[in-house]
Amino acid sequence: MPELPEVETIRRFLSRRLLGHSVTKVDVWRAEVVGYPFDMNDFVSRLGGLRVEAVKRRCKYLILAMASAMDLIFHLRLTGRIELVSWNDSVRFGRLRLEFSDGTCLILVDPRVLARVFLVGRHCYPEVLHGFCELGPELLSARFDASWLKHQLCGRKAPVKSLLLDQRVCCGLGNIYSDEALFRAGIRPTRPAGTIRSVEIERLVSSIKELLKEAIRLGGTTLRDGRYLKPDGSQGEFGKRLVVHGRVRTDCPICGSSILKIKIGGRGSYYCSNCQI
DNA sequence: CTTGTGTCCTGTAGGC
DNA sequence: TGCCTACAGGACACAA
Repeated sequence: MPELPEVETIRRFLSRRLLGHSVTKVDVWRAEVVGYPFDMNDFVSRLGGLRVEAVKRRCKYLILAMASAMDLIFHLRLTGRIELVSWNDSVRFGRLRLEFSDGTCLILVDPRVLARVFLVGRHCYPEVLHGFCELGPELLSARFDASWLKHQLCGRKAPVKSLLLDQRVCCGLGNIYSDEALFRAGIRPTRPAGTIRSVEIERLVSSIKELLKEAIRLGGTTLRDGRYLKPDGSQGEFGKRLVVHGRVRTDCPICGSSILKIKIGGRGSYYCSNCQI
């Protein structure tokens, strides 16, 4: 569910609350969410007692850098959420709970049980997290620029949206922000990637960066169903700023045409057929 | 290598 | 109201 702005919002939140505290108790309510170590008991025993030294993000991965050079890595996939509570609330769809030395409880909530948690040595990522090492540059870093994106799109026939969703290309974009970025850049999501001109690619890169900065500033996007919430249960405010995503049959704010919905690579995709060429 | 499709899992919205 | 289907902020394995 969460894309880059949501994970970044969660990261900032956890950084304020967890830094310096140690894990005092681990409860795994659904063993499937533990991606590594394969033996769930190893996961629990190795994690116990470790102190949080930093809270980082790479792409959509949330990383608690723990003592002993161990990283606890969360990937929330479609419906995962992190909740911080001060005591042992019973939480619907709670899959995993960490209790910290100050009494704070971190709960991984995930109705669909698609989220995963990995506990890995800081230098053992490739063996455990296969996609991790191939992730593209961070979208808000200088390394993500027009010349790099051009190189990725060049010669490709797949719809540009499919490539924006490819984490090796635009790591951190998901279905919401790729629709919105393409709208801002005036590019139709179905365009074969290789046909996008340089000037459009430049527009796309700056659209992506501005969009993500805005969304982070507003704490991410809580859609109507409220599946994404900040760790304190409050909503992200960027949903109000969505122009195309999820807004089929509403009016385009630029030209007034009706927003269309189609499927690209199995994902619902929204665009304005007048503004996006 | 590239592109498209199915799969994981469960809840919910919308059609009839 | 009550069933049934389609769909959902993601990422992988696999087939063509």
